[in-house]
Amino acid sequence: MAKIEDVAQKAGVSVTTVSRVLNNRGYISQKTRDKVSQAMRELRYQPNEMARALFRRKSNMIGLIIPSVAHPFFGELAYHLEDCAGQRGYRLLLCNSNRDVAKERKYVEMLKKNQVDAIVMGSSVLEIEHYLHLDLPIVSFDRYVSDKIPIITSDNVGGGMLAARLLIEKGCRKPACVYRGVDGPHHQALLAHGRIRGFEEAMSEAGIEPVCRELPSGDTIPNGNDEEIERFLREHPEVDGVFASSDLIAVEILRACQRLGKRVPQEMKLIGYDDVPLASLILPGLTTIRQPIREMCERTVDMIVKQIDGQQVAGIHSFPVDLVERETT
Amino acid sequence: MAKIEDVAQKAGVSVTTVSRVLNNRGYISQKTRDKVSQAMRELRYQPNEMARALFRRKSNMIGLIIPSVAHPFFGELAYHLEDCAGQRGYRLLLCNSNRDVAKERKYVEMLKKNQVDAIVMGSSVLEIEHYLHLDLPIVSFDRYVSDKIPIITSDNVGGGMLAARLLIEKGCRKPACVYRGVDGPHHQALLAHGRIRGFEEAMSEAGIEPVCRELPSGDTIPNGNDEEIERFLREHPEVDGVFASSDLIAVEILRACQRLGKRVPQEMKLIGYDDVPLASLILPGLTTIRQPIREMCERTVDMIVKQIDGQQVAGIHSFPVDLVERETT
DNA sequence: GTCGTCGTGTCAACCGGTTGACAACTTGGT
DNA sequence: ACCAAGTTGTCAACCGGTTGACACGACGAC
Repeated sequence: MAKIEDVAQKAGVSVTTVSRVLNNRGYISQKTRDKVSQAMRELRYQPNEMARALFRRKSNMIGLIIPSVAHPFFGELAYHLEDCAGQRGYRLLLCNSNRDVAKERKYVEMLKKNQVDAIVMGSSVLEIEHYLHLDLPIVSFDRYVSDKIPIITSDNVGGGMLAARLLIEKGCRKPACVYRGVDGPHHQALLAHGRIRGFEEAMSEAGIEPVCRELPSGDTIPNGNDEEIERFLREHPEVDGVFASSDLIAVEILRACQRLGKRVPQEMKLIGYDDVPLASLILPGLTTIRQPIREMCERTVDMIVKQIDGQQVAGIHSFPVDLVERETT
Repeated sequence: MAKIEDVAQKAGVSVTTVSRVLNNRGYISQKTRDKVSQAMRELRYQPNEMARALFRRKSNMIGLIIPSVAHPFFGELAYHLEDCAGQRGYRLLLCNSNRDVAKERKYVEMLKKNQVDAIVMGSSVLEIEHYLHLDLPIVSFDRYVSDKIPIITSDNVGGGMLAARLLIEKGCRKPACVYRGVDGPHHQALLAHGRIRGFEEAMSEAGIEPVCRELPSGDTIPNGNDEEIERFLREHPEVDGVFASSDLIAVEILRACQRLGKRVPQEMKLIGYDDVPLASLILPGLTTIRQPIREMCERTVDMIVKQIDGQQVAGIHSFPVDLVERETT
């Protein structure tokens, strides 16, 4: 690879001059500028960004830690985040934690060593202390970590309520909710659990007590909860509406219904969460609660840039959710 | 951030000694080693990998260019690639090209500037010349680029044949195939097109001429070809079996059938490609051709490591595919 | 003629590490 | 007493680029 010295030599100027052209500083005549550009083109010179980053103490890289990009929700998240970050000149270092505490810790360390400018935590099962003395801008997705760390989330409670009200409105007498358990030290900090709380709250306001079932934790895709779900439906044959904490779970429930001969939406109404592409691809189309992922990603990058600029941006950034009604309700 | 000098000072040794501990070279007594480790722990010292990378001229980063991680197939690809690469000490820089030639070119340049040690091309719509003088190990996914560049692919032709034979075996009289068009200068190099060729070949061997339909290119998810597909099915009411070049398209066809009241698999048999999680999540479960993604990713990383070690590894690495029969055939 | 702004070069220090050469001192073995 | 291996330090160069200080010549304006 050509280096700046080669360019200087080829253009017949000094290294400093080339650097000045590269960084647009100081006085440079158009003629020299052209000579240098020409030399760069001929040598196919690309400045070594690592060297520049070293000097500037800024890598323009953001670490993204999520359970798995193979999960449709996180895949979409990663896509938009990469896009938004790219527009601001940042690249994305991808990390799949599988919600494994040890892997997550290793990733955090690795990202630090690799001098990323910030970390986006979409997984976060670590103890708070691991982040505090990290001295790196962090944005947390959907989880409380500490007062210093901004959180991007959606109105989970509101989403749960929307779901509850829709089920009631559609005439459900015996609603249920099904969600995936999470292990790790701080599962209660997971804001996504607000979906369930909102659901239960709205139900209780209406004087209804829903049946709730927690599925074993785990993040394989497909989840493989078929038996567990079928058992649940058999144990509660009176249930005529289910709010699932994610579309993936909702789809599993849908299939269980179809296997058990329960007609959806006539005998069973179903609402998911996330509005993953899958939701609109199946038949019947899945009614679900949509999170504005794109906007959330934009804000995430915004928060990061602000933090890098030294601004304090702690707090919860909650985004409104939409009810997307399709054919399962 | 603490630097090596701070560690040296705290441990009461020289910078060289710390470096020696860090890199396990030269003679070091256990006592000094402990002192240094202790100092590192106390200062939470993490060596600056950028600085090391600069010196070693090796970043341990791999660039991954794919159309979109939000696409379930590429999401899975990215997941496994990150995992396999991570095991060998490499990190992944994520790039979503949207199959846009300009974006792809920019990404390639960016990756080069950022000193990645290799590029995995899962998109590749660029002219060959863009890669040739790149002087970087490259592995291409499912596409021919040049004789120098190894290709990881699956037995697309064989997969197409498997699909054709299954349709015939199941009694289809009027089979069709539907695939997405690709634009860009080298669409013929896309090995995935072999699926269609294999399908047509096996059909023609059986004396059958299938109806084939190319959908407009584009990679949004969901694809939004509903109308186009419905039109196709209306125009060809005699078609009783379809081989789709991807599961996503297959699912769209499935929905179109359900809307049109065509019973699957009784009146219409359907085979997809990729065995994306989606395929097993819907009902009826989608019959499809599975590519061994995990193994392909392992091999990809293997090829990269070998190339970095200076070995020549050109050639086509084709992996066998499986027929996964579910309920649409 | 003098002054100010351009335009460019030289030089050195710096980012945070790595490495080789070499010096010097300690141990232990013979 | 001597030599070899073990241990640590000093020093300088290097990775590839950036930047500030400073010098010097050209050119135009006044």
